[in-house]
Amino acid sequence: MSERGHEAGTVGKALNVLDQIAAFGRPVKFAELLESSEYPKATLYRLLQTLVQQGMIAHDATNGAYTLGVRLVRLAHQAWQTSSLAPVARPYLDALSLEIGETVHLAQLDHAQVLYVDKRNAAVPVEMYSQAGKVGPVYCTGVGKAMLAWSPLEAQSRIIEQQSYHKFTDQTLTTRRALRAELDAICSRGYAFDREEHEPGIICVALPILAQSGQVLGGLSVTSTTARHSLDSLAALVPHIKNTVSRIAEDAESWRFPEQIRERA
Amino acid sequence: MSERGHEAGTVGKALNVLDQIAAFGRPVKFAELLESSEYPKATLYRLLQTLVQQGMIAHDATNGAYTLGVRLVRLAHQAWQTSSLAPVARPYLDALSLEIGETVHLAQLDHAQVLYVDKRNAAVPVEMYSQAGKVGPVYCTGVGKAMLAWSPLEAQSRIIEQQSYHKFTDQTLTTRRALRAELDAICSRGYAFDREEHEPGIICVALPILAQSGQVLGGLSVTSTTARHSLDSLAALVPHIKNTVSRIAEDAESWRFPEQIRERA
DNA sequence: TAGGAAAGTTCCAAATAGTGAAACTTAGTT
DNA sequence: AACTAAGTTTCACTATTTGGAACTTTCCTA
Repeated sequence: MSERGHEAGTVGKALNVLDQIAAFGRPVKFAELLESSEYPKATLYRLLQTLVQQGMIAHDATNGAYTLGVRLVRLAHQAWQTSSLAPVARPYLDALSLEIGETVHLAQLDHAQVLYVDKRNAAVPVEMYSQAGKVGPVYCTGVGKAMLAWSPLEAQSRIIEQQSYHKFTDQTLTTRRALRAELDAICSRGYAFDREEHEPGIICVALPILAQSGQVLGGLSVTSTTARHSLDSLAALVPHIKNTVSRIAEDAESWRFPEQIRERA
Repeated sequence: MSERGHEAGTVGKALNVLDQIAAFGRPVKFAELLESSEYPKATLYRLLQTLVQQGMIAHDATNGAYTLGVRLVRLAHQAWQTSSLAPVARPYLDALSLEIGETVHLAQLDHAQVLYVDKRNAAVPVEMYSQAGKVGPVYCTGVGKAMLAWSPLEAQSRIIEQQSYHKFTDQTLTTRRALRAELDAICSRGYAFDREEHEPGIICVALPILAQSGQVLGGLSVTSTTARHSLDSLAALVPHIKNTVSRIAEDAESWRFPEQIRERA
């Protein structure tokens, strides 16, 4: 059934096991993993041993449960700092959030999903699904649609195919056709809305973060509630957001290689 | 020089390469990695290929640079949620930070280092691991010393041996002997201070988070400046912190296995 | 508390995946 | 065009991984 990770290689298998443990979202015993694993007992056992030895997972001796290890948290901190827009965008997010006073999200595309890499809460916070490191759907979030709309056609088609089109709310777009039309509209408008498509009462306006070359680096959204804003009043913020977005893009490009590093042996 | 990761195994090697890329903290080219790598060209090349294929690192085609990938960020979010105290401690940190109005740190031991897993700033609350994920020294931080003081003797000795004892400030303890004496004092006092040992002007008071069994789960500290607090005025907060700490410990233990999961095939 | 079943661990010959020196291709100089 | 360095592929050799089965431990049940 599962089509992912069918490539051979010990490393791939070990990482699959990591994913599997992550998917449980709680400490798991060997037997539970074995049941949902495609690997035979001895193999799984050795993979787990290796991962424990490497510090990628921890094994609680008292109850025999495996959990993701701290080495992962450390690695990810570096990943977040190095390969995400977050560090570059941070001051701009701070400023935008302060001026607008609504929740601001910074996201990037991860395969066919939206990965939130940073967030600023509204002055009056609303409890909602999203945190840095979390993933969300592309087809019914503002940032997702904004990033998708400006993606190269090939990638766009692939991602459109891969969506699940679950109907979260009355407003959720649930067909590829509808999504394609929406993307066209977004392109000509220049920005994307989320019209309560993911959560009732939650709306947002989103813009892509584009490199000079046109490459999609990420997306930025301002989220609010129908109680506080209309789509029009969110649209009024677009010039402001556009300004932020282009400054982030500018910085991101120049920060790629901080200095030319040259050395000779 | 580097003593870590000398165990054989492809998985170990691949993870070493990951660490190596992480250590650069910026996009790295193949040649740079090769130079600082213990593996031959072809081997390193294949390891990188595997990691790229697995989504653990990304390879920018235009400049040939490798960066840590987004799969890592996703995995780490799960790690943070599952295996750290952060999710359990969150409401308590919020409350404590609000009442005390000073910076609060939640930390755990990662080998011989302090890993910060959550933080509340005095003024601006930060959502997630923009700050969490950082590491710090054990021998000159409040949380580090607090956790070390209540660690099993064997682990304690090992960690004491592994410290670097860099003299950050005039107050830094720079000998194992001095650290051992300090740990004794902390044990009998019941909590640890940081007397400007890491940064001038920065002081803190820290308590360990202990399970029923006595096992060290983590540490909690309240940090301030010499301008705003004396050690005595920080010590006055101890009862408050102690209360928070024991409630976190309680919750952490009962949250280990939320429910008994039973199923038969 | 003995008996039994399930969970977890170890073994080892066969199979496979990993290794790395060297050859090769491509990109960047002079 | 000729040269040089960076990056990629090849392939015979080798070490690691594999997984069925046997073993040990743990935990339940009667």
